[in-house]
Amino acid sequence: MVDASEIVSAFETAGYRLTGPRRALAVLIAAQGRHFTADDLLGESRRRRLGVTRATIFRSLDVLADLGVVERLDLPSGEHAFVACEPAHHHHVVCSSCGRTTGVADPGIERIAAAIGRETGYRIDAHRLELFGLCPACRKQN
Amino acid sequence: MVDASEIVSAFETAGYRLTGPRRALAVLIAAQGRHFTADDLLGESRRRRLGVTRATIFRSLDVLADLGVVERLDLPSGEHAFVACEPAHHHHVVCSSCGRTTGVADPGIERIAAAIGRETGYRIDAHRLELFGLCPACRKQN
DNA sequence: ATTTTTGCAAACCTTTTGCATGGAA
DNA sequence: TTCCATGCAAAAGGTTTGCAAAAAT
Repeated sequence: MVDASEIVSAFETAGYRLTGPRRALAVLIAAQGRHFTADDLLGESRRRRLGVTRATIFRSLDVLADLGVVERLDLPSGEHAFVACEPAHHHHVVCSSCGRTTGVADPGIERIAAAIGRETGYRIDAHRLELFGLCPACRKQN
Repeated sequence: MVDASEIVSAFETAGYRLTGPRRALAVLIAAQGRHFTADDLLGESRRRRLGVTRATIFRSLDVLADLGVVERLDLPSGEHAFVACEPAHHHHVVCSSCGRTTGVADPGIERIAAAIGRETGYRIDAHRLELFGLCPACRKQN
């Protein structure tokens, strides 16, 4: 679980100004226990009368993704979503029922990436691993 | 490399009608040695006066993705692209310079997915692995 | 005082949809 | 002759942008 203050600090440390909208977004993002879209944040901002607008949300998510505070997620549906994440967790398991995500430390993909590099002749620079399934809570309900 | 006739057969086998636009798209897709977007195909269709329109392209790509003839790819940029693929290859290495893709057989992700399932308590149903880097040809040029 | 950030609204781009026409089986 | 597929054009989403005003340093 990521704390709002960590997100605020990330802005600060990177030399961005600490503004009202950014603080508000930090709180909103930290409150999400699941993946979320820009539109989700916009809805929350309106419901809670925070006055953070669409453009600011996109711009902030962009910055936060650069800083590694949130990670872009491509859901199987093709939707673009985000998750707040600890920098130590490089991959995410996504519950296809409730949307909850759990970060996992790199579990040995490096080795596989290296093997694929050797096999294909590519110089592998980056990889993306996303896992989808049912979280413990949703398993019980079925 | 995927042959146009394989794509045509895939339509046929699955019970879809063999139409002019679908044959034309099969040729266009087979000619791509790299990932491509719906818009790429539309451009090609116009340049070559094939008369295949946007809606048909999206509808066909949808079908072909279902049939496993093409695979949806989410590029690091967030763009949605496609690659033609052999059904046996479950993952793709994407060259970030020229866009070429190479399919690779599943190299042991199953085991990792199982380990992550055990660790997190999720029941893992699906995973996506995409690798990005420089292909052999592009490596030489740098 | 200076520079960044924001809001607003419009623009943009990609993808989807409804419906009448045309074509495959 | 029956259904499926296509073209067209419009709609629907999602994301970006220009610019003037507001806020942070």
